[in-house]
Amino acid sequence: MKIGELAQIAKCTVETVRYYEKVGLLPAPARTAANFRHYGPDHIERLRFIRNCRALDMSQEEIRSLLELVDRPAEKCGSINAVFDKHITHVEERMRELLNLKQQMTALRERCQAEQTIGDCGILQGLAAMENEPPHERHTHLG
Amino acid sequence: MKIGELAQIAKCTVETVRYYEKVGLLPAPARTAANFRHYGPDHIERLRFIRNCRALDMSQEEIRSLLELVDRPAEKCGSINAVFDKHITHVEERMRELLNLKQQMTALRERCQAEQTIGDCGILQGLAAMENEPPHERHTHLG
DNA sequence: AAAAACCCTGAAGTTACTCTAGGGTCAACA
DNA sequence: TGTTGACCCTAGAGTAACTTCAGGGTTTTT
Repeated sequence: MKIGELAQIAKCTVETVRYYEKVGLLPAPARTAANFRHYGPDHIERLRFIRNCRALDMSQEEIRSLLELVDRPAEKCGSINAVFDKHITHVEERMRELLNLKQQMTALRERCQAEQTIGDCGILQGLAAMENEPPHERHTHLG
Repeated sequence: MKIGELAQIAKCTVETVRYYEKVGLLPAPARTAANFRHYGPDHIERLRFIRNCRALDMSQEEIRSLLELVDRPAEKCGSINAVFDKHITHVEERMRELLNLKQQMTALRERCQAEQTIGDCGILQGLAAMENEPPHERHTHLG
């Protein structure tokens, strides 16, 4: 099959498929005489796997680790669990961060109920009064 | 004061300060004879405001909107509330997404309790079996 | 006077793609 | 047989919000 069909099956764009090839997540396929990429069932499986990992917000790094392991099916799967568990804690951490932000913002929001002038707006005053904090260094790739 | 001192007060790096100047969030300050940036109290206030907004994960776009409003203090503050409320919904949306991911991953995780071989790992089988979904188009800038 | 600590610019690197420009190929229809 | 439209190709630039680097000047400390 050609790249357009593959992309349709994996529900992504052809640009994304070519991108995965460029960064080495998807092996380069054979080419037709006209230099068109020609894919088989293995490519479908691999691309679907990648897209599913991305749907879970895994990073390229994480996916690369998993793919390396997929290619060695005889070994013990503890390392798979490790990658997976780490990613789950990434997600949990980010959820905690966002909850914290939401609480701060809700508190700020309560400082401006009435229609005041911008100079008197409780939100802006609150934003100006907050203590600066050093940027929270992220150990997760989740934004 | 020079850029290093300003950065220290706002708890960010000098590179970040220069970056904000380049993208127009922070006005360009006067220069000394030796071409060093020279900042006053207004710059401190503005930079602290920007960093506080960033600490709440606001985008440059959002901050730019707020700063424009700050510069017109006589107007009504409804537009401030609008920017703020929209950002709160961004955060709430992203929290819902992450909760959804976490549930999917927890379900997958339960499929591999024992130490099996990679070929038999329930997580990998689950990842391969998931249906591909079109990329979730994001209306939030939160990763 | 020399070394350490600070400042400057401009450009490239980061993630995971997306988009553009400027072409080549192929199937169908007139 | 010609041409239209849908598909394919590469290389390179653009996105957000910075960070890092190369290569150089200034100020402060020893």
